[in-house]
Amino acid sequence: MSEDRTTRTAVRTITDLARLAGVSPGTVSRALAGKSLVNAKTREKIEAIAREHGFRPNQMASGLRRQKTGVIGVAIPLGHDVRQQISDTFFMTLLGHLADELTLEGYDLMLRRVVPEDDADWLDRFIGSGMIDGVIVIGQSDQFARIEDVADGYLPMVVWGNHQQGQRHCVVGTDSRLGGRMAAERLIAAGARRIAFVGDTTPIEFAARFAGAEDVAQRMGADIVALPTHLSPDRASDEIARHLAAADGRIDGIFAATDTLAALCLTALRERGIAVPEAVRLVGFDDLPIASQTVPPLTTVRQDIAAGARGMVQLLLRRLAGEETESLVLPPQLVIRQSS
Amino acid sequence: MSEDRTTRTAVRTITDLARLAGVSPGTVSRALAGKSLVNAKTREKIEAIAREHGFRPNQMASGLRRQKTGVIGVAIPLGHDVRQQISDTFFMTLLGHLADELTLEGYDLMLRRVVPEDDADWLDRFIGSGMIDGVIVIGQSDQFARIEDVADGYLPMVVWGNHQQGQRHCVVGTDSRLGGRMAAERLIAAGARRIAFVGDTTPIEFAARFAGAEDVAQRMGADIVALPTHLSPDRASDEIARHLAAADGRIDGIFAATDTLAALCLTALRERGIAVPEAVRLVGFDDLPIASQTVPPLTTVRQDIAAGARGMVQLLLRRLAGEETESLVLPPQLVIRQSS
DNA sequence: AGGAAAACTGCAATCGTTTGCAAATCGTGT
DNA sequence: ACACGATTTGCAAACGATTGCAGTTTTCCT
Repeated sequence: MSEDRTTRTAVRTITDLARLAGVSPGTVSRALAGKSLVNAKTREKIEAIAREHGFRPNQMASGLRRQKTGVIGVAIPLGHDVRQQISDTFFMTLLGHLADELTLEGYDLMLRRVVPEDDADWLDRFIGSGMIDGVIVIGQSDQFARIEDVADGYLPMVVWGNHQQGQRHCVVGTDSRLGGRMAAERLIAAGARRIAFVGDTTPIEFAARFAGAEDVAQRMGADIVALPTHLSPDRASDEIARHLAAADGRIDGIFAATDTLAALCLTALRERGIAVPEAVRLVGFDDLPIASQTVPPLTTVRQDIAAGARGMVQLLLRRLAGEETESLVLPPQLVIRQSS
Repeated sequence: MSEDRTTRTAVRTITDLARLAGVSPGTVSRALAGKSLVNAKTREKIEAIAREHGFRPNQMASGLRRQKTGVIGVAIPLGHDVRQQISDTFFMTLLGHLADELTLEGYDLMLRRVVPEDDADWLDRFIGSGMIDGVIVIGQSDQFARIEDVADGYLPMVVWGNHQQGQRHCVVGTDSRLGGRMAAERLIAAGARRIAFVGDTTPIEFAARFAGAEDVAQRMGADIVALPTHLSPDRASDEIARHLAAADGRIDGIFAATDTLAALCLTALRERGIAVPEAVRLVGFDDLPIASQTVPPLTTVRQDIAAGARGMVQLLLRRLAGEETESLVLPPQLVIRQSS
């Protein structure tokens, strides 16, 4: 046991191991890397010693030499709502799936939360660090322009977010505008004529959701207004309450930018004694777990998060291989429950 | 613009930059590292060139030479409920706060999701990779023994989870047993006499929550049973429904291991037409955002996630500095709402 | 002006692994 | 016994940044 420990600590480098095995470091490297050039018996012996001593080649050294690290960077740019987004259920779920997919492909994940306002060249810094082979950006926030800039000179990058005509960076995301249309159509079909959009329209994907809803409202002759609301639950609660008070009775449908916001709307509506869906119809977005657990359960526009994560990783892999891939736009899906 | 780009690509290494600045690589290194030994004018010139070309020293090379990487590994061991935990709200929130705290301290975060069953020495592998300066393990899952083993020979590790008498690894976590006691006390104070614990008692922290509740039940002469339930929402729903059906009317209080489970209980109870808190009192655990949004809002045992994250990072920093720190046990807090 | 101390800078080795190239070993057919 | 491919191995130069040590320049004092 104790001699096991002493011998164990002795083998720290490939050279130590080589000495033990009576071969050169090069051979050890080749054996451990599974190259075909090394004799079967030699390889076995080396592997045995490696196993016995729990030896792992140093990834830093390996990465330096091979000029690739086996690490993918995942950046979460936080806009104004700093505190919020990192714990935003949607992004976190996406992150979880990304971790799964990347692990599956043999990559590690380096997570970086960035505040673009404090740190103008967050993206260049991340990429230029030499620590990552490629980067996934979760959410464009208000950084569209900067991402476009970088995309011109750096291939292995995939972004979660909204697709715009003619953009140059590779993006994966739900068709927000279509989703917005679906939401508005449902609200109107359920009898709404005076619709409020609850959410922040600054981030590009939310703007698209609103725009989609506007399309439909205009076409079907319904009213729609945006009620600017932050995404962080603590601030949103008050804002929603204020919105409802201000709009007092003049609203018969709400399209919430997010299920989280929709749930808060539900609470606020209940507090004011407004019946859902009878007096006000409500549609959310995302289909987070919470959507099915509210009272009444939320009608919402579903985003397929798992498919999104898989898509991002697959596209990134192809870009790592040098291919210039197209963007991937996923179809949203209306999930009808009882809030409208 | 285009010459900007060509010159930009020219400066990839510290040596390139040195050539441009007319000094030696060593000087550039010192200047960029902010050492005092370099002349003010020289430093300025070097910094100017670096800024102009967007140069960043390669972290891999730096890490190799300095034998430290500036990266902290965060491992999330997934037990039987593989699919669940990575998107578990509690862990994800903790992860978010960890990212914040680590960023604040100048560290990057490498996230690794591990399935201990498939990969026996996940922890050694992570540590031995040479990519991380220290490791934070989120949740002990069923890996207590393995973590103890590693802790003997590796200082910079902090684990989120339950503290046990005499354990050797540094852990940060809420006093689950105390939390369990609080929950049971509240249930009994609210009139419950036949309590059910909904959750999986295999993971050590849940076992402690149950044990705490048992303490109180026994002392106060109430009944308590554990109803084994998986944590993933899809499986849990059915299981809870089945539990309720089986227990039909013989239960007047539920202690859910998690707010997520509590919310599901609420839904299931409503479906069976059981009034909360009148017929059945309900207490959750964690105080996740969802707790305040259910109908009725959940009485729950609050864990201070932000404090936990901060504590873990601070302890890890001290351990990185060579100090053998104690564990940190945080006090839970009963938040009384309307479900009991 | 001369000289010693102080302030900078350059040299070259080093971190641990990979890999092109050359050398060594093996097997086999004559 | 020898030659000739085919396999295996070893050698040594990278990868890019850091740092102890030694050398150079500057500063300052008499």
